Amino acid sequence: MIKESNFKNYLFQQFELQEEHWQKLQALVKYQKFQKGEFLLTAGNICQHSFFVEKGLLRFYSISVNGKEHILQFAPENWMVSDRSSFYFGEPSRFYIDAVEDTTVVMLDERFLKTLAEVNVKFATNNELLLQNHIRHLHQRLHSLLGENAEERYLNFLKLYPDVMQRVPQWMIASYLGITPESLSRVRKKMSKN
Amino acid sequence: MIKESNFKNYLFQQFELQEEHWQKLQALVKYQKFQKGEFLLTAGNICQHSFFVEKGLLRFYSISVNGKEHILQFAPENWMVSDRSSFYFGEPSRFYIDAVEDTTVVMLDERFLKTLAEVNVKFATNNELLLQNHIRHLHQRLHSLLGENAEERYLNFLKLYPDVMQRVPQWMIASYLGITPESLSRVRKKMSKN
DNA sequence: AACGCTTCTTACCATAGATCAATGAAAACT
DNA sequence: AGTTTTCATTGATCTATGGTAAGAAGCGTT
Repeated sequence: MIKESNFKNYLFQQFELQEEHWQKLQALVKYQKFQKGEFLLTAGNICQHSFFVEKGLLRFYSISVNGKEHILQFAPENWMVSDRSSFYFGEPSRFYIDAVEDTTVVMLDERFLKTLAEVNVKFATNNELLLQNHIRHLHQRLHSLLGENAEERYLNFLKLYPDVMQRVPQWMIASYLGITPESLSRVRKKMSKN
Repeated sequence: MIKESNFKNYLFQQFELQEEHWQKLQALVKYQKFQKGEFLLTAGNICQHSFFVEKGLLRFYSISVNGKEHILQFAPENWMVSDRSSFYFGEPSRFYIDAVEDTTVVMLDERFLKTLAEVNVKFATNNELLLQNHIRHLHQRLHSLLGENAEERYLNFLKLYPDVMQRVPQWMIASYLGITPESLSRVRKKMSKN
């Protein structure tokens, strides 16, 4: 059993959760380990959880008709990831989530979130904050894809995920940037010359 | 004074608003006309409203360092548009909103939304629905930009905004797709041959 | 009708990034 | 340790899209 967890800290800090309420909630919290490469969600299925990353690294991606993967989001420690639409609307997902490293996640299901909302007033408002943040982030990403070249997008990536670079193969970063691994290699080479 | 409005219908249908409550709210609703080309929001300013389009057409876009515009969203009749992040977090926007046609909008400020939330329970939950929808839409857009070529993205556009094609210059559509007007012209030519 | 302005198209050439193929290095597996 | 698989790099070539420039068509204004 885990005594202290990133997740608990997260709840206490973000939502000012009280110790007594944590006791209630704890029973609903399920920790689960995924090995590198294991899937947490695959296209066609309904996403039943939000995943909070205790330790490790997840990726959220789609696969297009030609079979290529496109990473929309990385989730290292203390990040949350989920196919919100599938979860919220109960519709089959078009996305995949899998573990880039061996990863421990907190599985948050509807029941947990409902209880959290009952117990903790701040959660409801903070939930909106999370959604708003998500939208802001997606807007930036769109702007980046529409208006920047590969090198600029790569620099953006490094700013947003300072440590992820060290932890994932380069081809995943290329997939996040929307270019091929070869192109990313060339971009990096060119950059290192200056 | 406007007797019937798209906005009223929208509230009644989406939120099952009652006539009595509408009376209360009406005082807080400000209709405003913008001429073609007029700005509703410019970068650097804080977005104070959500804009509901009664009649006309708005665009939501950013401008990148090289001076090029990138349209993130169109908003024809019955659509809502706003820089949510700027509005919600009270921070300066990086985006622009202007009128593509002469447009009548309903200006929704914080006070209105607060009152609506008090009067109408369903609004709070439906507000989350709107946010979730927005995120779903942005995810699709990202997938499209990461995984599809210009022609495929153009077809997506036509599906999403069936009538906008007729109403805006082609260069705006190109800007939405992330290509140049010349390229869009060529894509269309190629498509018309088949 | 004539003018200017914006939009769209087309031709020609340029370029960023893709594709294909080969190699070596590193990691994972037995 | 040796074998296999994955990953990163690099060169050669290709392709989709960009850039430039010119002309044609449309539209609003006078």
